[in-house]
Amino acid sequence: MNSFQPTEQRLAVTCRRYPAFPREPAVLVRLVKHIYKRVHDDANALLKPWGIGHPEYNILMMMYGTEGYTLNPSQLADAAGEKSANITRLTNQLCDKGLIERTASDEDRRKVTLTLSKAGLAMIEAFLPAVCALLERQTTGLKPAEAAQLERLLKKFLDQLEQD
Amino acid sequence: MNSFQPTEQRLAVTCRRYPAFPREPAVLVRLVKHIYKRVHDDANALLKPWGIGHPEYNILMMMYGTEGYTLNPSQLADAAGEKSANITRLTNQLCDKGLIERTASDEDRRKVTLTLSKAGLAMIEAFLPAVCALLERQTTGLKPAEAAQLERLLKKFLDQLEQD
DNA sequence: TGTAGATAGTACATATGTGTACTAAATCCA
DNA sequence: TGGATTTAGTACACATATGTACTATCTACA
Repeated sequence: MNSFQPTEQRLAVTCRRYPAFPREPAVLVRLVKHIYKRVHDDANALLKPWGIGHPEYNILMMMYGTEGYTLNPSQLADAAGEKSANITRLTNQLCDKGLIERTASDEDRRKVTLTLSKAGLAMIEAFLPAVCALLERQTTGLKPAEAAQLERLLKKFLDQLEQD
Repeated sequence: MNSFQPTEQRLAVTCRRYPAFPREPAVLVRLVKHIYKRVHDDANALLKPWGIGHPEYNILMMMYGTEGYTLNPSQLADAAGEKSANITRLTNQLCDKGLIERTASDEDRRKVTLTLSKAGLAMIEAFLPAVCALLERQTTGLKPAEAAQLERLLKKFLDQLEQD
């Protein structure tokens, strides 16, 4: 018995009341929402001791995963899946905390360059062990083949969502 | 080429820099986030003409999927996957719009009873055709067997997240 | 050149989400 | 009984997310 039961139960009733209602897509969408919230909460709890939240973590990790630890706000928005208005605020916070640095670009003066600072890198390396442990733990229920299959299906799902 | 590329690319670099970083769980978590955001945005856009947002829609649909169109705030929090503090605000909005009604419960006077109003039911039946069309469209990329498999794997994933 | 349009980033208002602390009522049990 | 504990709901402060409008700069091309 899991937390999805009450939701699934109500989708079933909805289908009875409104037969054209497509159960499968609705279930998938709801499951994704439940999983996302749970993952988000877990990450927030784990990161609390470092004084950052999940969105800030995402930004830091996208910079860590970039050659030269440097990218600009719009690339960051794409990579982290945040809207650009959001990036301004989040990167401001990270600047205030001294974890990244913001400089104006020379070649194109509209652009801004964001770079992971020494302190940012140090923090990442400090929390990564705990993050890795959490990620492992979250997927121990899935066999490797299942995880790969899930990845494949989620990508297919996302591709479809991005048609048109 | 899809919107996930920039993210996946950076996870690959992360694995190179920090070999203990578990790629598969990280990819799954990020995919879920991307999909959730996209679904959320689509729903908001579709619902705009009715003057409600995705979270309000979720609440209305959970009530629609309940026998008697009635439940109380904590059941609603479970079903809709919102924290209870949130339910208060959302149901207030829906009350203000006349879509649901709030009454005190008799048997247990701590409880509150929320019921879908006639206007709420009418609105649901007005937007359901468009919602069904959207849901169908979002999953046309998946064959029925794939969708079922995806459902199964997502449930397994969620179950694991809820261990401990 | 120089002017129209596109692009990068941000500021600000507003919407949405969450933690904490509180009130009132029910339940437990000595 | 009656006091301690639990539960339901909410209020409020704060955190996070987004739409819109704006500035500055770059690009295209007449």
